[in-house]
Amino acid sequence: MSPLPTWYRATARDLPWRRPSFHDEFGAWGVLVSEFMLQQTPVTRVIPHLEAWLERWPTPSEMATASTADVVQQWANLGYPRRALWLHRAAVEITERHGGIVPREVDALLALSGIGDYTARAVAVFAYGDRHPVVDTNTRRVLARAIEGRAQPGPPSRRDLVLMADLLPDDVAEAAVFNAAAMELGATVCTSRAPRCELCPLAGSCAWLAAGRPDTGDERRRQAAYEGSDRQARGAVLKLLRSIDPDAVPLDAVLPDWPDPGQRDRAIDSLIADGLAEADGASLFLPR
DNA sequence: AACCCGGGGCG
DNA sequence: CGCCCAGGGTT
Repeated sequence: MSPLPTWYRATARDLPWRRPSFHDEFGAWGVLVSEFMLQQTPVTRVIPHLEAWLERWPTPSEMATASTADVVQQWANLGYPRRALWLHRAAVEITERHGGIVPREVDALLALSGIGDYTARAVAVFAYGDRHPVVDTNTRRVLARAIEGRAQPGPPSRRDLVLMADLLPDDVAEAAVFNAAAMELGATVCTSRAPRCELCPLAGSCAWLAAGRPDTGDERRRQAAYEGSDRQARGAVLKLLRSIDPDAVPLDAVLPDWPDPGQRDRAIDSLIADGLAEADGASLFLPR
């Protein structure tokens, strides 16, 4: 018996998607939207946007009727706005292929836009209560430390899923709690920078703690600098388009003072290629 | 496997 | 100012 579920029930944060009323009101669609927003955006930033989103589009079929401009506008500054397009596409796919009901099977979920190994299993487990390994960045770190005795996890791998599957309790409901508990532990106690091992329910069995918390030399892959990056340029263009929507901006008025005009033009082209912006020859705007 | 994709907040 | 964040798609 792992102490994790007991620890979780005693100390878990009160988050919107964990409340029974959230599931009563928004069901699996609410869980799906929350998981999209939580892909690389911290919990505290997601919460207010999630509630606004679900009040505007309480079901997949209602969201399917929205325009790209509406969706990108509502996504606001959550970051990685392609996720908003993918969520929109997923809503259309759910409406067309599944009668407006978020599918329950992992394979069907994986076939939707913007859903990968993590999100598919998170929906199957947290919305439908099924038994699958759910492995996010927090869980990978907990497994790396508690089981492998490493300071940081290696790159994401399908082997993480196998490892987690072997650890899951047999009982379906208990397995769901175990998944949530591993994530919660990594988010609040077994953190990347300054783990609080004195509070950890696994302190008695953790391989990394037993070894004296060694620096095992795992190099996390560093993200390229944001300042001066193409991502920053794309973000600036999109912020401008959101600010003038539903109007259009003359192309020569798009960030005229951007330090690197070539980079600015590449940003515009890539936004159009992604479907996040549209040009009619003289001006740029959010796709209607 | 490596790279790309936002934006903010914390140590 | 570097690091991290309930990842996924593309090549």
